[in-house]
Amino acid sequence: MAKRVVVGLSGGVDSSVAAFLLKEQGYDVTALFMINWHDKTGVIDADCPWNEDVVFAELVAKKLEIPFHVVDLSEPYRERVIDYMFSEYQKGRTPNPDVLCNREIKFDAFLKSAEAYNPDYVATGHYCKKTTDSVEGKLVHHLLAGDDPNKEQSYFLCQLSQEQLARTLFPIGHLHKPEVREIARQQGLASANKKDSQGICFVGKVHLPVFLQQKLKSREGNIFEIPADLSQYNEEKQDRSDLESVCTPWSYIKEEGTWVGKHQGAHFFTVGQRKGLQVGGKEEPLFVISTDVQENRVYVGQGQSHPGLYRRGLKIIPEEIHWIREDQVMKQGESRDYMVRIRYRQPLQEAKLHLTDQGMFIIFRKLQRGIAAGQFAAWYEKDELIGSGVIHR
RNA sequence: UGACCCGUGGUGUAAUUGGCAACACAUCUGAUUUUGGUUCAGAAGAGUCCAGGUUCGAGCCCUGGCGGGUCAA
Repeated sequence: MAKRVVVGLSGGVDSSVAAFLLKEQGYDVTALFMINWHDKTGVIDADCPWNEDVVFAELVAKKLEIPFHVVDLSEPYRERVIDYMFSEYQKGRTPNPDVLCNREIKFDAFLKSAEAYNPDYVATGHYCKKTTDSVEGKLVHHLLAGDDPNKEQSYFLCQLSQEQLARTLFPIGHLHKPEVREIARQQGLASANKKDSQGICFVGKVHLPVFLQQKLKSREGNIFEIPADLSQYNEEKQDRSDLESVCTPWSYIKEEGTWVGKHQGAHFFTVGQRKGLQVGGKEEPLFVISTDVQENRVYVGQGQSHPGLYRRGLKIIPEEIHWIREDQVMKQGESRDYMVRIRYRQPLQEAKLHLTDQGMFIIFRKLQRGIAAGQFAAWYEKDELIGSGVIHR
């Protein structure tokens, strides 16, 4: 009997082609569309709500002659993704809602909803690959980068577990986007020419400040410009052997800078950010180099090469260290070389990971720009995602 | 009070010997991007503090105000 698969059909090309390919491969395919968000506040294309996506998804399902169902997951989405997002911003951190969306919704709430159809697997249209082999009689699932370097999405799945991977298929991971579009066209799928989705998944492209202001109050504060020749940048406190200090962000006091303007809330800014400061008249653009939500201050530096923008390392606290490859867990005191990225689409960076009782310390070979607490660092070996964690600082 | 300097788009500056104002930053829009952020492209925006004058023509010259600053006493 054919294996059963429930595919998360979003109405976009990727999941449409994923569904098609699964059917081609002989699976018994069921399409499940999830509703996650109905609110439009702050959304840029407010005229493009999920209703349109459902129509596309349903058309595709009809074309492929597969059963089509809809499930409303907006409740868990709000609780586990959106609320988390607000609370992180409130604390002055920079969350990554899409990583959470995958861990909590697509590969959890959705997966559980899919159980209703007794699937052997659940599939999505992510650009990544999975392989499985057995090590000492135990199955090990590998999460691999997708073959299309422009669309590769493994980073967003960096918080998945072996259990979640065990149930999952990624039918389009070996394809490049243009090939996916071509298949959709050949098969006459309605979503063939649909524009790629952008912005927070399910919510869409938003004016973040407006979106955040739904829940987060604005609070006027001051912006200080820190000179690039500040002494702390030169001091050899960058003692490479002291992991804690190498992995501590630069911090400032207002006396070290000069007042350059006002902002509407330090928690609306993130390190590395240029736009939205509304301070002009400078030779070079100003970038946020630090925010202090306690004192409600934003510190900025002038120019792309301002030293305050760069750091050598970051820290992840013990309870936030996540291994996809559970068999690769490091021992305390161990150090290991991995390739690491700290944001989607960032080329992998050479780094050394050190595990101590204080947590995971990641020291990069090259200085990294805009390391933001709340974002995820993900470490790879070749094209396999090995583990990840929330950047603590 | 005396002498000197300055007053240009939101901000900081530029404009050969007088010929209808340039650049950067900020802003907005678009592109890229399933997070934030970054990057890229384009657009909008001042008629040059005010009032007179010289000139074919003044941001640039002259006179008088107003405003800001510096040095004297």
